[in-house]
Amino acid sequence: MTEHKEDTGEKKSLNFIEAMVEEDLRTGKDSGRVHTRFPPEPNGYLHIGHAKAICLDFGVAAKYGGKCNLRFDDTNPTKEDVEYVDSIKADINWLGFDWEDREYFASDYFGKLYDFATELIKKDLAYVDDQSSEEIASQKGTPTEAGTHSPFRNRTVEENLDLFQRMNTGEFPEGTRVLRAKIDMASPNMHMRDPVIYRILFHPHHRTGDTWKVYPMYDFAHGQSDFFEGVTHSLCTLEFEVHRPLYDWLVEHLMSDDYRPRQTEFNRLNLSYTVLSKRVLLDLVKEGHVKGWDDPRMPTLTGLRRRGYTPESIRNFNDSIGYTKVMAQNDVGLLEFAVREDLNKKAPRVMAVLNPLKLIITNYPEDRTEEMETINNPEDESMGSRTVPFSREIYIEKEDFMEDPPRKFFRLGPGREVRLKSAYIIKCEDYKKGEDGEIMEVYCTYDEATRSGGPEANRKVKGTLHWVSAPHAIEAEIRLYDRLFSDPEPAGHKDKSPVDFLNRDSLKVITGYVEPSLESAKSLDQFQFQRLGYFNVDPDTTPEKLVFNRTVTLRDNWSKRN
RNA sequence: UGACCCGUGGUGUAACUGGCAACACAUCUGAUUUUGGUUCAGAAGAGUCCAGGUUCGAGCCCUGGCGGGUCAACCA
Repeated sequence: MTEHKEDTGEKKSLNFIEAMVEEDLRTGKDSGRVHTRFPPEPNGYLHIGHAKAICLDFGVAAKYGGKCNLRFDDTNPTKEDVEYVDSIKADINWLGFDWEDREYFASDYFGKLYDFATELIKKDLAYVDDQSSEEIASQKGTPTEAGTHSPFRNRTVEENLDLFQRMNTGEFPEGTRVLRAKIDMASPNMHMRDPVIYRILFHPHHRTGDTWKVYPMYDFAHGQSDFFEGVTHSLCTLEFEVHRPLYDWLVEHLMSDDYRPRQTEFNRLNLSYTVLSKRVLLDLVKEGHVKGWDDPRMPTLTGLRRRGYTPESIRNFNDSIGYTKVMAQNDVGLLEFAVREDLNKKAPRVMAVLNPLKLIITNYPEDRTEEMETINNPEDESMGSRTVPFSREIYIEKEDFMEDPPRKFFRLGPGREVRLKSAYIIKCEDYKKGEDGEIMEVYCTYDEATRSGGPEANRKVKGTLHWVSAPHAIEAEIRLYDRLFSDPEPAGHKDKSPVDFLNRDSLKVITGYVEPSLESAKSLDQFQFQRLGYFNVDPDTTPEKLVFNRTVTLRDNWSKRN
């Protein structure tokens, strides 16, 4: 029962949430309905950690023929803004999920929630407390010591009703009164010690304006919202585990029928070399360590998109790390693997030289240009082919030539032969050195018979180099990104801030040469620069200047060994 | 010195009602390759936190430890 057959015929085991859903389905819970929700607070940008939740919420619904709502958890007007609801929607769509017409806001339920709070008061299960937050906190006790009762705990129902109503008219200043659920100040669960469920806030709400002066707390809004929407499986991260008794308590005391939404917690995403705390991310932006929320080094979805990550790669990544209750440390390497795997199938191959070294083919006519046919993607024949111009003077990578190469260097060196991708085999005859010892130019001869498709095209040489014709090349700005942090766990140090572990070399901007076919490349188009990595066109690109971002390098067994 | 959750190769996951610990990434070979990419073949790597118990048999069940995490916001 906890295994099923995929379309491929391969067995894939279920995660504990899927197993639970299948069990619910089997026992006929909620008449076989599966309904989830993704409940972001519109107070910031979505990041890869949210993507994990999105994939689960929408994924489980889709897998079992259910529905997933998008619900903005907007119960704190001081932190929220429409700007964020728009970006959140765009990011979810980009990831490939659709909530159809089920777009909800917790603020849609303010009226109902207020009525429920009134009900609670009438049942003598809630009271208005006139104390400050400090006083309330001091009475809360500690995890090992019971709390003490508020002096206002035994107000009459009438007085509570009157006060709560007046709290909402703006009669009392912020912070002077709250509504608390009357549960158990001695509960071992701190969340059950008469939790605050309503507070006074004068800040206008991004949707309800200043209709309300009291706003429900998360705990008072979430379970009820789930209930109103018919959510069956309310999936959230592990730190809400201790909230579950309160979630259940509220639902139990307020709802009349049999249906109950059920909260289940799974592990949050932790990624090595990255930070997913909203606060730290905000600091990175504010302190200028990155250029904005969409900086390609950011783990935000907007940043990852700009970096060249595909929605498929992010979904596959999430699929591969799974959902459990274990505090996990995921390796960014797995995310990088996921993009490479996806882009390998999709990205057209092109040639670009990032660190140019001029190479002159001395026996090639000066006035000659040939159009060399080359395949766009060896992984996908349907992507066809194109031509690249070849001429006497080309650029190769500086790293592809060595004056005194080591034994297993399959590239160019004095007297060595190498193939130029889609062109000729050339032989290095000479080279010019600058005063500082740097190689300035390399001189080669070519063998006409070895032209791709020619009579000796199949002659084997040790290496194949990418290149770009010097007179035809287009200059482009290339932004080489690396991990933002140099420490595997930047947020894991007690006395140090993640900022202390910023990788100084997380961005290197260089000017490179790309093949002329790239002239028409559009913003966010993705390519494989052969032998270098995957790159995409940055939105900063203008008709005058192409800008590329390096998404990720290719897997590289050579430099790893050296 | 509380409540709750968790503990399987380097990392992440798997192992149906107990039955030879599997997969992916990473690592290392070798083959193929006009990308030192891809692909293919293979290797190494844990005996499941510890100690007891139940059982013919325990990663799965029980007990007790140990270790990690969460919780004391008028945040979500």
